[in-house]
Amino acid sequence: MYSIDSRSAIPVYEQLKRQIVLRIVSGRLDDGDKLPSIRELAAALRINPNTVAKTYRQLETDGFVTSRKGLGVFVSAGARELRSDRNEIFTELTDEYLSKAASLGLNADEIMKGLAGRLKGETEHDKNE
Amino acid sequence: MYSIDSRSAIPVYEQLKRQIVLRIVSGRLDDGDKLPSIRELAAALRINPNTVAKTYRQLETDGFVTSRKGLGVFVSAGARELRSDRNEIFTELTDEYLSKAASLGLNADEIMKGLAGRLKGETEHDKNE
DNA sequence: ACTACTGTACTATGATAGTAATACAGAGAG
DNA sequence: CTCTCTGTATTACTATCATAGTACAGTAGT
Repeated sequence: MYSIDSRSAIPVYEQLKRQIVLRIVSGRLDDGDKLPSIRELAAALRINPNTVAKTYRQLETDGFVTSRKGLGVFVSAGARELRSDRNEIFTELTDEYLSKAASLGLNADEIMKGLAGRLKGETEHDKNE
Repeated sequence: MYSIDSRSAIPVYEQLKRQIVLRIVSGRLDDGDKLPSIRELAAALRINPNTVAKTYRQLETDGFVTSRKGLGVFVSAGARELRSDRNEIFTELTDEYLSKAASLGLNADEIMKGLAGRLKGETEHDKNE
C-alpha cells in the first residue's frame, strides 16, 4: 500500500504525505474516498499513530483532505483542483534545475537522458554528515 | 558572491556547499584558487563561522578543496577532474528536482513532458484538463 | 446505554541536525 | 616575540523528528 524507508533522510511523515498527494492528484484516490484510519495505517506501516496524524493534519492544511471526528479522513472535494498553481511553481523549479544542470556543462539531451534514467531508477541516496 | 536563503529547508551549510561545488566544476573556480576565509565569508553572508567551517570541511572530505592552517582553503589540484563527479552532482540535482516535483504531485510522465517542453523553449503551460 | 470504532490534544522522552559561542593552534609580517 | 590573520576543536543551545502514553470527543451499530 504505502512504503516507508526509515533510513531515509526524508522524515517519515513527509514520505507518507508525498505518496498520498501523489495518489490524489493522479486520481488513484478520488474525491470523497476514505483514507485508512490513523491507527490502522500506523499499524500497517509500523510507525507511530502520531506520525500518521501529523501527515493527515498537514494534508488537511494543504486542502487535500478533510477529516471528520468519528468518521475518518476523506479526500477533499476540490483536491484535484489544487493543481491550479502547480504549473507556475513547477516551471520555476524546472528552470532552476535546468540552469544548474547547464552550468555543469550538460546539454539538453544529456539532461533528458539523465532525468529519464533517474525516474526509472530505484531508490534514494543518503546524505552523510 | 554567494547567496543564502535562511528560510529554506535546505541547511545553510548545504546551500553554500552546492554553490561552491558548482563554481569549481564549472571552472569559475580554478585549481589553487583561494576561497574566502571562514570568518570573512561568514561575515559577508551573515552566518556563523562554524557553518562555513562545516561547509569547507565537507568540501575537503569530498576532495574539492585543501585547507591549510593559518593560510586558508584552496581549490584542490584535482578538483576539476572530479568533474567525473559531475554525474554524481547531476544526480543529486536531479533527485532534488524530482523530489520537489513529486511533492507538487506530479507523476513521472508529467515531469518528463514539462521538462521537455521547457527545453524546447515553450513558454506556455496550462495544458491541464 | 454500551461498545467500538473514528480523529484530536497534550505531555514527555530520546535522538539527531543545525547553528552558535568560545577557546585552541599554525602561518607569516613586523 | 607580538600581532593578526588563518583553520580546528569542543561544548552547548535550539528545533525537529519520531516515539510513547494517556486522555478526550464525535459517530455509529447493537
